Amino acid sequence: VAKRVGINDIAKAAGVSPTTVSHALNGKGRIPAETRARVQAVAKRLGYTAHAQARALATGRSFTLAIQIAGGGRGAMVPDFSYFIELLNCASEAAIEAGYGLVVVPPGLSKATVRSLPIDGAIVVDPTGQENLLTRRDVALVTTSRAPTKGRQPLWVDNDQTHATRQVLEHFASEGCIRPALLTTPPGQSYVDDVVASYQAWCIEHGCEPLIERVNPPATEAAALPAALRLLGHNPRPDGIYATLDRTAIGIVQAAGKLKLSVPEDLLVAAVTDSPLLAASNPPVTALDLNAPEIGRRAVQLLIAQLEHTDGSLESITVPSTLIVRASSMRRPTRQLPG
Amino acid sequence: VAKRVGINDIAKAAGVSPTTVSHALNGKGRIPAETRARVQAVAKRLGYTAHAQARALATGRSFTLAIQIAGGGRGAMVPDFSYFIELLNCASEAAIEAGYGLVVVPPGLSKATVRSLPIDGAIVVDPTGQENLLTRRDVALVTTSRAPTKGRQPLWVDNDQTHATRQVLEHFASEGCIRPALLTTPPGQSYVDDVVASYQAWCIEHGCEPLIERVNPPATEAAALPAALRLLGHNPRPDGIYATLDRTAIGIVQAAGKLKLSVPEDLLVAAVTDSPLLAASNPPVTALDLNAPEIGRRAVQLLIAQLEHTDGSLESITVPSTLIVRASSMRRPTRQLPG
DNA sequence: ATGAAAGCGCTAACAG
DNA sequence: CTGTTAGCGCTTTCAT
Repeated sequence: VAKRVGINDIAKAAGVSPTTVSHALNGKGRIPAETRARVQAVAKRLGYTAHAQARALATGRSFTLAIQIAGGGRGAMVPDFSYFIELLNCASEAAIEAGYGLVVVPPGLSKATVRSLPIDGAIVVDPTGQENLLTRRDVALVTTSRAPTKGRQPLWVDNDQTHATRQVLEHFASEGCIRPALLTTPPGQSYVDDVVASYQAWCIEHGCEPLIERVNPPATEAAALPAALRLLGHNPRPDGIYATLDRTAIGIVQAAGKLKLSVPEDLLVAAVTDSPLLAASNPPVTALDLNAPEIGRRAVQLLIAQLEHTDGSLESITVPSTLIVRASSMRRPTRQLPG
Repeated sequence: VAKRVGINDIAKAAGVSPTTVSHALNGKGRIPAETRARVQAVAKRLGYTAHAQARALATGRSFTLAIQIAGGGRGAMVPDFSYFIELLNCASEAAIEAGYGLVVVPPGLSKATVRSLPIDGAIVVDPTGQENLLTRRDVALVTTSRAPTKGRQPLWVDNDQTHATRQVLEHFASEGCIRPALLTTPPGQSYVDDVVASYQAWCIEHGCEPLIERVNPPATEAAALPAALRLLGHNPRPDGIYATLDRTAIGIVQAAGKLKLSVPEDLLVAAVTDSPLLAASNPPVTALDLNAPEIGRRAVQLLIAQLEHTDGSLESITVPSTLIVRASSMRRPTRQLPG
């Protein structure tokens, strides 16, 4: 194995001291641009890469970020799995670009274990507020969707579910829907609460009766079916249903089928997290694309900003979501796009 | 912030030297059991945790493992997403228990980036053989499902798809199926190749004509539909189809519905990766549970064994899979389990 | 503007 | 069996 090229090697090659090399490479100190450029050139030529753990020891930082993902498989903690994979991959990419490693930590770690993690910061995806990781006060924190506040609210990266819900309801209305209903999971996660509140506000504004059913986790298609049937058995019957999970939306479509109701003619359907399942459904279901890649990237950037940008006051970030209109909510004939 | 308790603090408290503490805690050297116990007790009492990056610098190891997950969202690289989340969470848990961190690295990293990762080992999930991570010869490697060999074959953790395929086909046969067909994705990933080979061998043994259709990624329900229709249009018509992905199996069920064929009366259906989708389908689809948690754990253990267990010759691991028989492949009336 | 020197917290030779 | 001594590769005062 070829010996690692270190800061001393490049110091020798450039005819300066290790200190100067360190300064030149990290933009510290006051070094003439010329010297800096030369040192950097030599470093590149020699294929220098900083020895991460040496730097970590010297600086007291680990250049490692943690990301915690809620329950694996059981339950419906993560709205859609492809959502999470995209988020994870993009977060990891952003971290690596910035010179950090992103470690996955399993859910449900003890306080002691959590305390011993050598990390500079952590991302908690869709927190319930129970996560021990959120109790660490010595690391930077970011949540995606907001943590039920308990003590200081960590910075978050989230979608504007309030706006998005309104957007869906207005889309429904424009397609002739006058009695929209809502199918959600139990409250506690911020996005659920946001959708419910926004839905209720819209109903009050438009003088219609709010109609909400809850389905308990695991929120599968099958579990959603009875709740959807209850909604559809209501009098007057709702003519549109918005679901807070992709799989429950499929349950609605199935329920409509059972009752010989046509989607979208008799019932509009939309869901909050876009997924392959919704796109492939029959009919394809209108959905909100939450932009998982952007959420992952932003969460990492916000974390690193807290770590490095000590001065500026940082703010939580709202990532735009996109409403993807599909056949399940289009009463007019579909216009086919060429290609 | 309370100052970290270090090895020197506990040395002082226990009235020994730092070296003795180090040895006592790491099981090195020959230290009387009594001393060792006392030191460990003091360490626990003081809530000592080794400073990871200091140890890393001193030992030259990073105590960090990488895991690479193929494409996020697009394509069908990962057979099922919940499969991957479970694998990831369990791998991460196993790593943390053993004192390692598990970092996620995005797919498609350049050779240079891959080289600069400060890791002791790496897991590549369902490799295609293109992964630059597999070219690092200075770290331990494990793949889940086997890497298309290109140079040395890394150790792997895999299911026995050959056996499992046979198990499915025999189950089909026991339910009266005499013309089983196969619906797969393109070759290249080892599990696909294994299933195809095993299927062909079975057909030859049982004197039936192999009937295989391929569906190109992204292997969605919709993409599988035409392939399934082609299979069902074959003469004589197959009376059972085994699919190598959960979503393509759903495509088969849809195709059967379109042709007014009943599942399971006219057609048995099974799939290779169990998922919520299959369990919730109508009818529920028989599937192979690959035991993702075990695969994740074993992969980490095998990696760490390579790192620490320099002596013993290590072997790749086959994780048992479980056939979960559901309505889609049961001709006899279902016996309901109580509860 | 640059470099010498002192660690960061731990482990590993090597002496006692 | 235990303790002293030297670093691991980098950053960072602090002189020059």
